[in-house]
Amino acid sequence: MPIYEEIYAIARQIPVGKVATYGQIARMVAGCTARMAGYAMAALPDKTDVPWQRVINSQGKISPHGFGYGSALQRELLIAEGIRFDLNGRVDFNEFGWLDLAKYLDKED
DNA sequence: CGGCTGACTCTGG
DNA sequence: TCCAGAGCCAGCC
Repeated sequence: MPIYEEIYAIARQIPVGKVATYGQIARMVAGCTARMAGYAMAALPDKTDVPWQRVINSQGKISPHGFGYGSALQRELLIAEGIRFDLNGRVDFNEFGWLDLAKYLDKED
């Protein structure tokens, strides 16, 4: 199975109302890098069963892929799923992150 | 087989 | 916090 297929498989596991980063997906797929994850998403066809909109960058923001339509659409889709953006256009991983990114930084719980 | 492309991430200032 | 530069690898001519 090609690397990108594995990336899509991971992306399909992201539940509604949650988001994951390219880096997180890359860490789940052996031999995958953050770029590959992004490139794999970029290679997705117009019609796909992969929730690509739930995949964003490590900054919790949507990458400016395309002329802007893609990112705008992605934001709309995420908001429709219940995900909220702050005034800086960023998502709070502590609340909408698929995996608890905070546990990697500091496990205080 | 060689070269170009791409929705990223990290580090330093 | 924002900007610039380097590293990386699969896919498609």
